[in-house]
Amino acid sequence: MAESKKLPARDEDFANWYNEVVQRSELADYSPVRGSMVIRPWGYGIWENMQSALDKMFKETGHENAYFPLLIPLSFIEREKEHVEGFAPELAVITQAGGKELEEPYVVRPTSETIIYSMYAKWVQSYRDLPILINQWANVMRWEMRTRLFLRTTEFLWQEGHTAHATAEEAEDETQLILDVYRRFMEDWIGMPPLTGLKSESEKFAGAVRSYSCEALMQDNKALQAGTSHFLGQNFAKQFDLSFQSEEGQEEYAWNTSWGVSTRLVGGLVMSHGDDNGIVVPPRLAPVQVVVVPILTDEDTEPVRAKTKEIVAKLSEAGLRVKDDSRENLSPGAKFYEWEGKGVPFRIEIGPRDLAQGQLALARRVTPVGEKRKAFLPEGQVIAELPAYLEKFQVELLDTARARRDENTVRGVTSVDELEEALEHGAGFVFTGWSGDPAVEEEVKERTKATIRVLVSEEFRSEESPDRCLSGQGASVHEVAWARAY
RNA sequence: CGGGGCGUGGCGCAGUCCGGUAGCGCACCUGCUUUGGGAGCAGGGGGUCCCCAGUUCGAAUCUGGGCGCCCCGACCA
Repeated sequence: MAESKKLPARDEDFANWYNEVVQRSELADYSPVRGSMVIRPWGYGIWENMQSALDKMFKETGHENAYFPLLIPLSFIEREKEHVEGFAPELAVITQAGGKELEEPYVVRPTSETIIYSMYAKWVQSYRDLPILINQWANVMRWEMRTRLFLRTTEFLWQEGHTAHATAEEAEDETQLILDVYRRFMEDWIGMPPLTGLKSESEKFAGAVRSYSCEALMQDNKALQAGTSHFLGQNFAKQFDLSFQSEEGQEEYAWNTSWGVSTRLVGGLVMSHGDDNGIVVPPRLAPVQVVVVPILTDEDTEPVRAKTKEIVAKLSEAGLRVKDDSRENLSPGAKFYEWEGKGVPFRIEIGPRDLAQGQLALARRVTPVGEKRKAFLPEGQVIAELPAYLEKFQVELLDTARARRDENTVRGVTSVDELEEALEHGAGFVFTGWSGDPAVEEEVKERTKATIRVLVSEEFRSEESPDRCLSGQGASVHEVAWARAY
């Protein structure tokens, strides 16, 4: 193989590998505008599959979709103090339109809390109007200093759910419900098992009372904040007069939640499963699950072509997403590399020899240890068993990622020295006790570059909970997970 | 905003030091032969050398100014 066609080594230069693989697999390309990207059909196809799975989960939990406008009056953003402080540096502001200076500037939404709760205020009078459970699929804009394809771009696509409830308990339940939806989605669809928990004060969403997060561990052992669910309390309700009359006749402010995942998940997928040959797309999200490549020799190619069509039709009927790659200007080998680079889970080859023997060559994107790259199997078996093979592939991706996460997690660390040492030795998540003192968090961050990813939720806590803060000062109040993060 | 790198056919680059009117690989087009892991041969098309100004008989190359992009750090899903 020509050296120039190889990817940068993943274990030596992960960042470079990531940039190359995203472009080569045709997920995305740089646009002429700094920091923004074009999501190409292959990348968008994955996002669409993510969307439809998530959308279904949202609907199943009682949510509806709506759409709110891109532009928000600047004054709206400015209403909630912490919110504006959090977003001010990264706002794109429109001051001119229609050839005139605007009376009031608009911001391109960095998130939609303000416009949405101002509208809810119009729609809610009584407790009977609650809860409101709305989601929107939208683009948002945050003027970031430094950008990376999918992980942080100026404009990105996401969903943002915004709910209003009569009680704090109900809003808290909603926050947890969605956190669980995200977690399940990441595991079952992306094969990316996150750690869940509460964000520290310094890391929470600007304007939230508390934020919960799904944190996934990438192959370079950096953490990726992959989805967040916020309990907003009455912060926005008070600023936008989102109030209602309770059952008892009292005027009360509603309780809000907001939650979102973005196209960043595509980046997470790449960094979870990709290898030196390209990306690996989990079957449930793959725009193409099986590619069929005919081997056309100088003999009569008609029978091979016909068989290819037949196999594609049968697999489509079985509900699989199948691609017929009968292009004539490329050799089979070139096609193999192309589809492997794009992460298609399975490839079927059909040649004259297979035809004669009633078999097909089946190649898996990721070859299990000890198995051959290709298996020659009876046609009937391939047709009948492929759905199960895909399912198995899906599960194995999750298992592998989970094992990697756990192997790279270090528990029971009791000092900053030890934390630093663990990180220097390439640890991913490092669990310690923490007193809750923000100064400790700040100092450790300064020294190690690691941040508290989450105050670990119960399920992920260590069997023996830490009793001292890693600073050496005071008792531990929370077990926390540290990591260097994207 | 600081540090580094880079702007030359679609992509990756050489040429720049030492000025003489642009070349290589891949990709693309045509034809023939091929096709079970990135095909071969032959022919062919395509470039305001990032922009502006200057020096010069002559600038991709020298001088000055500007712009853009990427990477590494400070902010963030």
